Amino acid sequence: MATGARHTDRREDALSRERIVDAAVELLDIAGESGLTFRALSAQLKTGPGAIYWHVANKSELLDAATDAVLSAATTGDHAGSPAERIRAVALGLFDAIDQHPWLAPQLANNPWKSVTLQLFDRVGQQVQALGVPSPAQFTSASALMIYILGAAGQNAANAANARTQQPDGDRAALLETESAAWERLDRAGYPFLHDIAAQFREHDDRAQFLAGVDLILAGITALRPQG
Amino acid sequence: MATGARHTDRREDALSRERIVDAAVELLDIAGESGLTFRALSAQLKTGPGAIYWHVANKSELLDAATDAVLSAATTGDHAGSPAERIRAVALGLFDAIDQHPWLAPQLANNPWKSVTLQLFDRVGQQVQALGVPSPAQFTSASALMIYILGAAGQNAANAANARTQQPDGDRAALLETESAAWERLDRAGYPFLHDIAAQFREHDDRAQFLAGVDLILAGITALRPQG
DNA sequence: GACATGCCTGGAACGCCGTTCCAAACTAGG
DNA sequence: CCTAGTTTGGAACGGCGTTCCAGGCATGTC
Repeated sequence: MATGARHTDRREDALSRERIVDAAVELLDIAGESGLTFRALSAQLKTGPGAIYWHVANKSELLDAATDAVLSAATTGDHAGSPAERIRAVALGLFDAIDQHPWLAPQLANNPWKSVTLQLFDRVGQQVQALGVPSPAQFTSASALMIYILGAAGQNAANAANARTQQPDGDRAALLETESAAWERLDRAGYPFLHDIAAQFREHDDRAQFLAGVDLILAGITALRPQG
Repeated sequence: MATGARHTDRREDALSRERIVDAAVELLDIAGESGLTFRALSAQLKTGPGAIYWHVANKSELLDAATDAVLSAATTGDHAGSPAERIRAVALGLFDAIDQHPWLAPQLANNPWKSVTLQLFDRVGQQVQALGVPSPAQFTSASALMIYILGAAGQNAANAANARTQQPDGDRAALLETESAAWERLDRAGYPFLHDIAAQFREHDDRAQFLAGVDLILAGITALRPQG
């Protein structure tokens, strides 16, 4: 059997697409998006760049595979509760996944309409339908939810990444304090709103804030629905 | 006067931060994010990379300057109409700017809390206050709007970029047709929602869709407001 | 005019990246 | 054992951001 069933009894430390993707995820989690390098990957797998290219076409495909691996593990959620609760569950699942793996955010934002994204979009859309939204408004509602969810998770990931580069200790409270103080120092005429909410910002919780935004959109969907 | 007032009577073709930033914007518009290179910039300005580094610290600073230049020109909008109308105006201004300069999207998404973003956030927040939203909910409402606006513009830019790489002719209709047909080909059990809205998706207008999402959030803000 | 002083230029070079190439090592079938 | 095919991994290519530095050039002083 020349081609066909490979990898049957090969040596123990043989490379495989799976081992490569796992190592890639590990590198991404540790060192961020710029930490995934074919050379670093080679070093970790104790091989050369050429060997990796035998199993993976290029870096883009590797990133896609890493995204699929992480997200398919994270989005196998439960399917219970009201439509609104299920939408919150999907949203929180994605939010937490991106929180744990910040490199996911640009990956999802830059490739809408990839398989994983479509699955999530469909799950959200199903619940929008279950909410009783009339057909013409379903696309708008589901899109708005999806855009908000991906956008919020993305900005959160960007904040986390920036925080990590500025303060390696990961002291989120200190960063909030710094930014909030900066807002209060802005001139009141030019930035009246930031002045007013600086205190709120200092004490806000990202996850709760995210959920509140989801609820805001859900409220809008319900409000614009006929016979609410 | 050695230091101090420079560039008084230097030669005609002298470099300057402004000329560099203008050339950078031009390159970004023509060739996208990956088209901005210190070598390409050198060639266009008929100089070497080293000369550019005298006026600009690094690529990140150059991108920031390009973002500021384009956005400050695009967001000097009018200040008339109801709060909701003004929010729509700010949103559309940003949407159109990103539509014209797709490289803006990742730039804004990855650097929240930069000066330009703060200005926009404040403008949105002022109108949220004008809508009569009580103080504790103002931050949530303005954040949700901002996240949606940046997220939608970003995904739109990503779509545009993908379309450009896949079909250089920029035939948006063909791309919509392709994607919509792909949705209809998906199995109905796994993707019931995508199946249902494939036709809507084929005919949707990005800009109108974007505005509908803004209105959805505005409706939610109004609905959750006491004594609406 | 000549000269010294520092701003400004631009080409060469460094280390890193993604990617390609290919000789060698290894496995399996005859 | 030999041969054919799969898999490996190190070397090399072009391009990137960035640094370095020898020199050009406008200016202030005689």
